[in-house]
Amino acid sequence: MAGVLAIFGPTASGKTAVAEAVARRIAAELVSADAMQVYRGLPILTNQSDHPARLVGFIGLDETFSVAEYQPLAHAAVDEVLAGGRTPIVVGGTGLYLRAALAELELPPPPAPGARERFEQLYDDLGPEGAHELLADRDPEAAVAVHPNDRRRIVRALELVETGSSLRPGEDRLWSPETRHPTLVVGLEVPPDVLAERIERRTHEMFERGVEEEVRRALAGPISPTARTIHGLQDVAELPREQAVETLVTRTRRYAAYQRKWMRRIPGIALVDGDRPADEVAEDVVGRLGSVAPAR
RNA sequence: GGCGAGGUAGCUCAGUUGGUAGAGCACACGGCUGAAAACCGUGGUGUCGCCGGUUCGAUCCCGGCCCUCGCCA
Repeated sequence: MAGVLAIFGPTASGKTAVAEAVARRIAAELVSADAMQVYRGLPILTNQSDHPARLVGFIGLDETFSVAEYQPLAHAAVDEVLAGGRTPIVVGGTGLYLRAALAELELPPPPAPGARERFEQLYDDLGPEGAHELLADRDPEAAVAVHPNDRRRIVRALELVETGSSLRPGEDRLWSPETRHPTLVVGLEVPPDVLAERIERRTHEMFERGVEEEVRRALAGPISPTARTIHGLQDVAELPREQAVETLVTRTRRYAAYQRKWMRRIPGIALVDGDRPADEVAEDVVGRLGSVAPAR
């Protein structure tokens, strides 16, 4: 079939291992859907695999990045793999990026130069309620969808009004089952306690593999606001080792819970038992691949 | 053994001049459309160390005991 395989799951659920095992069975290439693995310079901290995958480690830590930039790159990568007669395996834990890779999200335009700063200032001057009222006046639909305290989205919504767009476009493709190609989306389910144990082990391994040195080198240069949110970047640099491990484990466990939420909501996702050897899961997935109907 | 400080939510701690208690973090649930490992919303989950006394009523006051930390022996 000329389709796409997508593998989603919480961090440490074994997504990458399964994807690699599938790639050993069929002609395939991996395309990453991970907002942090796009960065070069922190392979240990961001859990990058040695296995080649597209859209991994290709931008500097000083650069900002976003879904809007990711989407066309992901589409191009998927289409290229398909054109080469192979199956693209879109694998990653960033739900928004996964949907962007598979579907045609209508991502609104960027803010006009200076607009962000201007509206952030306005938000701070008017206060949450005042800013929300202003938005309600200019774009009632958007105002209904955004809470006054959500500074980031109020500001964004006000920017969009000014460019003649809206935070609430008519079509909701994020949560629709629509995809650009016939796609099998697989979600790896792993019991929380098993996941917690793996996260703990993996975090300790990061330190054995030298994250501290990696982070030190990374922080020697400029870090963009988006790269700055990589889990553990500050912790590893500032905290004593034992405490850094502890907070990083907690953060990662929290993130896994958040991804579990996403997993339940991704349209058309087929949940499979991920608490098995990667090869076994891969067999399962390859079996399902044969019988994919165009997802529409 | 003596002196001092302390035992309140999973953790760190606040508090009640006596009317059964609340912050941060954690946790749970929900939202999200150029930042998504981000951002926002909702929820208190508790033998207030144990036993007894005083009191209409004790987590708070009194007595005893247990435990932790520090200092002195």
